[in-house]
Amino acid sequence: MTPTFNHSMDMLIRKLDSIAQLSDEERRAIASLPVTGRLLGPDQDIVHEHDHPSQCCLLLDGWACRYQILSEGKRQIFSFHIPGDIPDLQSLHLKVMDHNVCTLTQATVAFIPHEAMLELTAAFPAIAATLWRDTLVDGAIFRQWMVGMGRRTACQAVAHLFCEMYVKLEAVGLARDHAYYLPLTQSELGDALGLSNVHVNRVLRELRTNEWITLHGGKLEIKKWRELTNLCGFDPTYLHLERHAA
Amino acid sequence: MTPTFNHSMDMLIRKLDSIAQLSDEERRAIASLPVTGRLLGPDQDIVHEHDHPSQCCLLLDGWACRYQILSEGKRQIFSFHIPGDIPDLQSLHLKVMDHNVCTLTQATVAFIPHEAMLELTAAFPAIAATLWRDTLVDGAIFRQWMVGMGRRTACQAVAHLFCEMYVKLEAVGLARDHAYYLPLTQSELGDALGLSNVHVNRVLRELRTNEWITLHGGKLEIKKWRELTNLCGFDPTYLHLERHAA
DNA sequence: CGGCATTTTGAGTCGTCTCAATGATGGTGG
DNA sequence: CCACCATCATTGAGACGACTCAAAATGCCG
Repeated sequence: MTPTFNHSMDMLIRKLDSIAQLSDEERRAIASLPVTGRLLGPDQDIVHEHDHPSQCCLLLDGWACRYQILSEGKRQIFSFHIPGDIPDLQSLHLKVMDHNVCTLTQATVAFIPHEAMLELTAAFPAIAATLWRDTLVDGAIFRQWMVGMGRRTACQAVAHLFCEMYVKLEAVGLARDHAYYLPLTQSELGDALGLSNVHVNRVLRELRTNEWITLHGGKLEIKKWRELTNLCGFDPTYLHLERHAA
Repeated sequence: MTPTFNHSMDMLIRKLDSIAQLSDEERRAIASLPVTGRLLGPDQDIVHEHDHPSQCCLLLDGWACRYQILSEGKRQIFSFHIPGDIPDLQSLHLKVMDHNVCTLTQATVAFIPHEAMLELTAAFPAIAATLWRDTLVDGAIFRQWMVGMGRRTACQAVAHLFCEMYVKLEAVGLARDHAYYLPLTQSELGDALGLSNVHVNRVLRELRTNEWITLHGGKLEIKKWRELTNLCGFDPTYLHLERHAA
């Protein structure tokens, strides 16, 4: 509720702007949502499987992910989230969590009561449609990850993920010049792509020796965007971005 | 618009009933949607990638799937659909198709104009929420398929799919006693699970020799439900079904 | 009955995995 | 300030799961 956090709803507005058109009135309504902010350390669970959340969490700063642990102890990561995302928006209409949400880095999150979200969507059908749309894009991204795990080589899958994250970050103004900070360990990449950490390491070496990318100290640079997108068949249509003048 | 097709909106109502509670008024509103029915042969595309659809397609009879073809000619199937499903419901809010929808068997589909759907959702927020919810369950299923491809053995992945389809069919009254008609070729199963048709064949043999299942002439019987769900870690929570008395 | 799609089997290969050890890196406390 | 520890990245070796290619068997529909 502090000015800091209300100001930070800008991040959400910027995100929604990237996938749909908002009116000034709608922006104001979003900006005045009651939020509770919190600073979290890395690797902290925000929502657990089997929970019945009564609020959504808006990521303001840092990275988060959704995941599930299998009985054999294996982990599958379903998605990576960046500022502006609401990783558990689905909990607005699905009562039980079927997976976990956790931070990957230190992160600032704003919690928004479901009640407030429901009032907002009832009062502004266009916002409801935009949020619905956001969950649909979410699904589209899942489908592309399925392609990666099912039908792409390990190298293509990694490359595709790197392209996807760049486009997502660039859309909310958090990356440019085909470079960004990628705060993921090789194990996390592996758990997202269905690979072992060892194999991710070898794939990264390949991407580096071919000089498609550089990656050190968490900073990823895509040196040959066109070649890389070509290699992995990256087509950003599925992200359904709509460019609006900022 | 024929009585036949309006009567067939029962299928949609039954489906929505399986994931949420509807009032009588809402049921009537759904039943009076203007629809155009069509009988299609097997393996016919209903919607194409890059299309800008102006209607949704409700599956009344038969099976359908969503898929994408990669540049190298490989195919990834994203989902299987059964009567009551609206495979391209997302086109209501995402203008461009990022994948294809096609029939797997002979099928009856009803086309509903987006305009009518949007009027319905505007007039009945509860229906809007239910449809939104349906697309969220869709996403939850994608996530489980990701687990299958990323972190389950081939055998577990096949078993998990068989359990999932049983629960979905059972929920709309199209299967019982752990048996159903599965109109899929081994190649189609493979393209859905990220496996080769040859390997699917070997996995099926394993499932058969262990007497978990029988499968001949398209009829699948799960002989040991408990053992099979145990083998693949099947937990139907992610389908978010709500049992309502029929 | 023929013809075509599908299933089944075999054999050999390749991608990715696991286990294990070694190098870097970064943060912490004495 | 540095030694220490934990985490992460990197490399090697061997094993295994799944793939490809190819051929034979089966089933199905007209």
